[in-house]
Amino acid sequence: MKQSTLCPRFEKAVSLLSQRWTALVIYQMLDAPQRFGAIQSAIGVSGKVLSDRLKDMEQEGLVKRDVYPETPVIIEYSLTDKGRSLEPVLRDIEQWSQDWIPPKTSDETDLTESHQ
Amino acid sequence: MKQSTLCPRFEKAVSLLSQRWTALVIYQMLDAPQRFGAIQSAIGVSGKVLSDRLKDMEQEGLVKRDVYPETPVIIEYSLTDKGRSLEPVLRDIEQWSQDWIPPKTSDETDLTESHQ
DNA sequence: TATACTTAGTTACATAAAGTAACAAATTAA
DNA sequence: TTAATTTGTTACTTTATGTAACTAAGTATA
Repeated sequence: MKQSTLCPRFEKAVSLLSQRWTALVIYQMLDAPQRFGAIQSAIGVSGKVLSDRLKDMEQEGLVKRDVYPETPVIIEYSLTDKGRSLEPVLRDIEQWSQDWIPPKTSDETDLTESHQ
Repeated sequence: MKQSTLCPRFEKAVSLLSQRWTALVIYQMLDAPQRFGAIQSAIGVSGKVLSDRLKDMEQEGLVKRDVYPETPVIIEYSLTDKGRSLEPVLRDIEQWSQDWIPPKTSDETDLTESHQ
């Protein structure tokens, strides 16, 4: 069990986007370049995994890492053109979530909110 | 480390799509309803994980499971409206992969193909 | 000078998810 | 009776992710 008949480029794209946190990191950087700590607290990812993910994404050419030797040093992550070109995908997902995901998931039993 | 400032509906959508195999299973069913074995061999997923995924996706209302008591029995999986509504997302990813993923990944050194 | 604080991570360890291979139940075919 | 097919399941291994403590470099504070 290892063959597929799918287009390898499509498979690759899907595997990038289905890495946990990758989509959220890109989404976060759509607004502006971000520092490590900002990304971490915005999306709630651990330092270890964020560190791994940023390295992967740099490797894949989605993200650029800039060092500003201010004092203290500032390290800023931003999207490359390739990374930014995923914006439509993220916006589609955002729109879909508004259209199809109910405001509260059914296992949160907060009766002060109406359910779909 | 567990808070995020993101919209929970968007987070939910991203978590669905970043489950490994989910996007490929949906993509596969865009063409037509499919049987278990067909999905398995089309995308190269193990029986165990496909079984888990289809249950998850049924639970999430993305996929419908129909039993046709022919002999032998036929079990067919198809997309619900909610599942099908992800088509634009998948098509965007497909398009993006054609625009931005090179034909061969750089670690496959097949020199009979030209590289980007 | 010693202590504490901040940023950008890393390390060691624990838990969860995914992969592999063998197996099972139901039915049909040889 | 034996084998084959379909739709899974079970037991076990490997990989990915999460948690918490720690580090290094620089700055500020007492």
